[in-house]
Amino acid sequence: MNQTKRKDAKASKPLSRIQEANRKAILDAALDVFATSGFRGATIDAIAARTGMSKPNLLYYFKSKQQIYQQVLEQTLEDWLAPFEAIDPEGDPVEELRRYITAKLEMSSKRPEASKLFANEILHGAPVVGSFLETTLKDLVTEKTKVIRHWVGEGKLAPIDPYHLIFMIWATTQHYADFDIQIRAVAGSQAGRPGFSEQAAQAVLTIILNGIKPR
Amino acid sequence: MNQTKRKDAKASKPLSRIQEANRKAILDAALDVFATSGFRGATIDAIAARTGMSKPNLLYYFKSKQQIYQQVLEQTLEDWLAPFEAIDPEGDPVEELRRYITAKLEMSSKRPEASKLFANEILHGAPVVGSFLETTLKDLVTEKTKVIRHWVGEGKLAPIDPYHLIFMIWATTQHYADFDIQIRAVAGSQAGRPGFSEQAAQAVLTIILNGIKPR
DNA sequence: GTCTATAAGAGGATAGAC
DNA sequence: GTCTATCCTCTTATAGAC
Repeated sequence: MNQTKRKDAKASKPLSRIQEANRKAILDAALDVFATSGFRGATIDAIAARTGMSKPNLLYYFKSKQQIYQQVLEQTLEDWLAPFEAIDPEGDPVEELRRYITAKLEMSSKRPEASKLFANEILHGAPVVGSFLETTLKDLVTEKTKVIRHWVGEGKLAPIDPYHLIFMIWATTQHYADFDIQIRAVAGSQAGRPGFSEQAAQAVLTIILNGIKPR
Repeated sequence: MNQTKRKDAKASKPLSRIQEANRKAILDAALDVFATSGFRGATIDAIAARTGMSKPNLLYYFKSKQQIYQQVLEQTLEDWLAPFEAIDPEGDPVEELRRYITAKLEMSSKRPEASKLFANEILHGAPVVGSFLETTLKDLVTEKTKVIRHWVGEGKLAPIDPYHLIFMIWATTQHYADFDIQIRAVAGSQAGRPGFSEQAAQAVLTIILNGIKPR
């Protein structure tokens, strides 16, 4: 992840504690605003208001709206991929995938804004993360497809295409964050109940894991 | 779908053939632009340019950007739900679901803009279709959950929650349209090949249908 | 560091000629 | 019906006082 000039340049810019706190507050607020409004829909005013700062003061910390957006995205991507990277080729296939799906569902439930931010970026043509997708992510996915293919070869999984399995997991898990409005509208009372997330996890795991068990 | 004043008011506004053609051209162009740029990101200029019209001329046909957006969405929703409504309670469960999933994947492949437009609308809080989701769609989904539950009761499907099965189908099928950029970036050469859509359909059907078969 | 004021520009919408 | 010109609002970004 390209983080050319953040807190590294200690020599030229020793950021104070308040400065770091302010930057973080801005990025947190920006995540929410960008997630629900998209890049164009978001305004610096809205982000500033959410942090209690004035608009020019916010631009004292980040030189442009674009820059805030990029940094929020970068920050988010790292967390986002961690559980995917953690899939262990040596582990039990079904158990590894169960762990991965569970982790992603938990992220969708606890930080839906992160998922929405990412969805927005891709939906609009991935102007910022496009090259990241074509390099880092592509390599990572290629690696994991090999792992899955190996599992299939050993007879530990049904013969499914690794790419589509991965896409399916991404789709289902992120859907609960990205389309939460629709889910709440449609499932109504059900979606409000406390155990709903767990119920979702149960259902997704049941279907996918049953679907890929060798028979 | 609320279509209070479209081509119904024949008495006050008998639209000519060219008028209808122009309106349609505008709505087609608008679908593309709104889908890739979102409501805020889209400009009347961009839509006008795509139709070869001038901005004011476009506003002769529709009185505001908002109005164009609403009509594009309404128009899209009808097509979007047709295959869902068509799920037949009397049919064979697995066969009905196979037909539905296949139809949705085909729509994602042939008209990804429609899916993206809808995704955008939901992602941003469903400002226009919110009430539609809470009424018409909710009722429709409730009806279909009963059908699925009935199938489960008869032992024709594994005991899965109907809501989550429906969400899963929506998620996976629409993912191929909404995230096509990511899919192409990650799957690279694979995604370019002619049989890719069919391969995707095969994989999705295999996993979901295996996942819900009674055992 | 944080504010008020304002420049600069994009984009939605209208007026009015043709 | 379609165009050119224009108005006006919203938003990004900067200048400069405190």
